[in-house]
Amino acid sequence: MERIAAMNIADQIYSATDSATQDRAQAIRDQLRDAIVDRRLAPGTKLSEGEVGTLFDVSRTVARAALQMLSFEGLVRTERNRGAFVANPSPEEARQVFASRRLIEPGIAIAACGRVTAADIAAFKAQLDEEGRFIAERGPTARRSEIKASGDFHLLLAAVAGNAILQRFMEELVARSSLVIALYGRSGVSACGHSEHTEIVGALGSGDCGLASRLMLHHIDHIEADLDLRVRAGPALREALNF
Amino acid sequence: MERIAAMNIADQIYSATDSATQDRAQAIRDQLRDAIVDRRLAPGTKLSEGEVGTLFDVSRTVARAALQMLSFEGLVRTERNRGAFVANPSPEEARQVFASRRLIEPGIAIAACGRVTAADIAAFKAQLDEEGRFIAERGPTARRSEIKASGDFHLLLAAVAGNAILQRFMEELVARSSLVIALYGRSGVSACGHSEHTEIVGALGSGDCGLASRLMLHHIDHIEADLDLRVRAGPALREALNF
DNA sequence: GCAAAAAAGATTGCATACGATTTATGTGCA
DNA sequence: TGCACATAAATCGTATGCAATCTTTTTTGC
Repeated sequence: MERIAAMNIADQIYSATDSATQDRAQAIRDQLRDAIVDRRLAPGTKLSEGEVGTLFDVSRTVARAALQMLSFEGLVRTERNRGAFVANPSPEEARQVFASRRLIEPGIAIAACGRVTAADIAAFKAQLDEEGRFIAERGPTARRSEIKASGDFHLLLAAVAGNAILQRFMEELVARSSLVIALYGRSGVSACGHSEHTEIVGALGSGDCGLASRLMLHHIDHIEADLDLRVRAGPALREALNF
Repeated sequence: MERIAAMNIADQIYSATDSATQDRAQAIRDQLRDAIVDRRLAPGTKLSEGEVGTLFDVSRTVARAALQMLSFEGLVRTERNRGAFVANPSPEEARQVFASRRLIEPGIAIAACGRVTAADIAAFKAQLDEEGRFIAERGPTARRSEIKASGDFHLLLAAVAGNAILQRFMEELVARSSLVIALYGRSGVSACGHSEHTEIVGALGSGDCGLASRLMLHHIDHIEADLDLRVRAGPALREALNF
């Protein structure tokens, strides 16, 4: 039941972006992006055109278009004559992702606060329930769903803010954040993040836009503080070996 | 001589983005984008794959990739089985473009202010000279160059800010702004904009980051204030007829 | 046994071909 | 004349083929 509610939220989020869903490439991109954000595809994984094509039962032409889209979003890195790989963001890139979010999301919180409706608040509540359920559960599947739900909160906020351009920027930033957390995350951000999401919704509900904005800024700082962005031998080696 | 200096600036701006310039599609995209930003291609102009292909002497495959890139940037709108058209932003889209810039650019000004070097200041000065020269000149060619130079100022600032992600967002926003101004611009923003650019560089040079940020915000407001975003019969009709 | 060169294999870049869909044109009928 | 319908042209969506490039394996020389 609430699963259906969550689906509706997701639909609502995507409907603004994929309104004129042009072709199959878009669908493949969405599936691949979900897989990357859910960490079913690890950073550095090779995504060959042929493999993707046969997997989705389309020609290389279509697969290539999907990979090109992901490349624009920064989720895959393509090298000429070598192919596409799930992005392996450097610590510097990670810092830039979060610097961008620190700049944009407080403003999005204010915009959303100024436009939020009772129905939106209800959607946020459903979203928070969804998050809470996955935190309670155990196992890798619940973990993935939790990561996705956590990102969806930020996307829902961007949707409520009502600016399609910023919404698309946020989709990119949230997706890339997921990669960054996968690579550099130290602990489970989950419990801490969920309570902060709840506080933000509270501020939205009471119409305190300044508070919502400040809470968002702190929330992002907390997520970034959980990262270990020191250059490690592991990832550097893996990147050097093109793994 | 200063023309060469300007080229270097442009190279500097693009080098961060097109570092791994993968193929010819990128080059075609750049040329088309320049043409759109320069208003040599009017909003609504049809860009058929075949035409673009023969024009640049490549196959439809490559032309299509270039158009897809422009579609992601919001510079062209593609309709399934109908083709690609230079984007025709609605007043609502125009508002969103400038709302995004109001949110992002003051922060970029602060970031740039914190990292600006003497060499950067010199580059800004060269950029301002470039702008000034085109304002002084007359004729449509100078006009186009002036529009481009005005946008390049904002892109240079984004480059100095040192965040590749925000830089790319700004490239998109500046390009779309050019379309918006082409459609809804009332007067020549030029003289006013140039003096404001000069003030911003002054603030950067004296290290007053707060001032630079405020000046940027006012600058964006001034540009937007020059727009006439009321729904007009003209554009609405043209859009309805898919022209 | 090891290093370097050469060949084989795999994968991408790009062009072209064909079916599907849309748009333009022409014809018959009221 | 005006409208409906059928036909033709143009354009897009997608698959496939070939050359170029990169990677891996094998071979060869020392």
